[in-house]
Amino acid sequence: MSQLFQLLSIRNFPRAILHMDGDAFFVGVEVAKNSKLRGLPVITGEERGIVTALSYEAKALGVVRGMPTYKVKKEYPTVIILPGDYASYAQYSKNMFDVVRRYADDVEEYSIDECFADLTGLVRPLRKSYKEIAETIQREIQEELGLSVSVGVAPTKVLAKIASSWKKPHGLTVVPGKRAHEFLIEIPIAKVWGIGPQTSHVLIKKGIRTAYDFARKDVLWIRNFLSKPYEDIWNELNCRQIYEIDSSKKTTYASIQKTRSFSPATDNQTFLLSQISKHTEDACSKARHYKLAPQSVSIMLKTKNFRYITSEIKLLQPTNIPELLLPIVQKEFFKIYTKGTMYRTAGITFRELHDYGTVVQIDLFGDSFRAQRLESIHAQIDELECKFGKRIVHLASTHNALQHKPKGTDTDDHDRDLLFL
DNA sequence: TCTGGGGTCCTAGGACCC
DNA sequence: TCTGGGGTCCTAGGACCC
Repeated sequence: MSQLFQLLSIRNFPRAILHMDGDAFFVGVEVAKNSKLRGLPVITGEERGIVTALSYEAKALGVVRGMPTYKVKKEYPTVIILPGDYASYAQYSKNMFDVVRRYADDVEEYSIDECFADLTGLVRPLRKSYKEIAETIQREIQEELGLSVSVGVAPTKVLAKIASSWKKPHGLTVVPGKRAHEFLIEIPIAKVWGIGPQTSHVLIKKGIRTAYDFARKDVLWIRNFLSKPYEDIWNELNCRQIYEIDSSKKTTYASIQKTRSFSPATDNQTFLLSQISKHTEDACSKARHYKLAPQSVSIMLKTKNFRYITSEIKLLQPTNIPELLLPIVQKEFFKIYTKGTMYRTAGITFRELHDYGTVVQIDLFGDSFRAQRLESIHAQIDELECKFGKRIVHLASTHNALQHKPKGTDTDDHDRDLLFL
């Protein structure tokens, strides 16, 4: 059996992977909702105070992602600033993926505006070429939802991803295996999915400027100089499929993280602890929502100079009750905190998340009665917050964090303290 | 762009144990 | 007390993604 099986499992027969990417997706949805916005410079992110998404027209004016909205208002008065409407984005996202599912069974929802789909073997049943299938999907999304997307089709996910970004907006790029190398000649190494600024910098110094240069290297060279993920990328660029389409619905998390930066940086203990406290509460609340409880909790401080200091705590029992976690978290805080060091970010990460149904909440000091009582209190608070919105109840230790002010720092006490909130 | 927040995965190296 | 070497487990941190 094994030879045939091996041949199949190597998957080196030609495959057709589609990658689809929404063009300025959030703004695209806003335009779809309100056609009067079409052709105008539009941004979203009013609620966050920074530009989250921007239309191509806004980009042409010089607006960039992450720019504070007050600056947009001042310098680009013609730009229309909208608050994010995440419920709509989620709905349009679903509708968009549903169009893809008309043609492909295996669809992986990679992010709110991106998906992969396996088109392999659909040419005959659909009586269309891969290009025509992609065109059909693109057209139906445009006509039915009013959304513009860019599409790439190639033998692997990495190639498809590069292909979809080749022409934007509303691009459609098909890269057959035979043409992969000539296509990659045009692609700067930093544009390859999975090769970020650090690695491209190293590669460029070694004379590897394009995706083609990288793909042509010997596998031993790759193993010698880089870690395992890069060998996978290298294979994918050479049309050997490593990354499978994962069409399973995401129902859980490997980690839950809450972090916040503040300006100016501070070494104020009380303030930092209250930040950590707030994040612990929020992370617990999210964990409860997904019926998860962490057995590992790590706290993080980032210094003014972008140095990370973290510390991880293993719990004897998983719990998502902040009152039980906080004493431990606070003790951990003092292990990494240094007076006089200025910090710009504080955060918390939950790991080893256990299914809540299988978790018995036990007080970490052995008082399981107290734990049960706290658990029921939180169930009630969660319900209230669900009805009336967030943050109606919080712990006293969190109070400081909600005042938006690193106390005791040399500021002139104005509201500029938390620029990023 | 002097750098937001929420994720995933990988690895070097220390601790500990024969 | 000092000396190997090898294995495993864990943690801190790095790199990347949207």
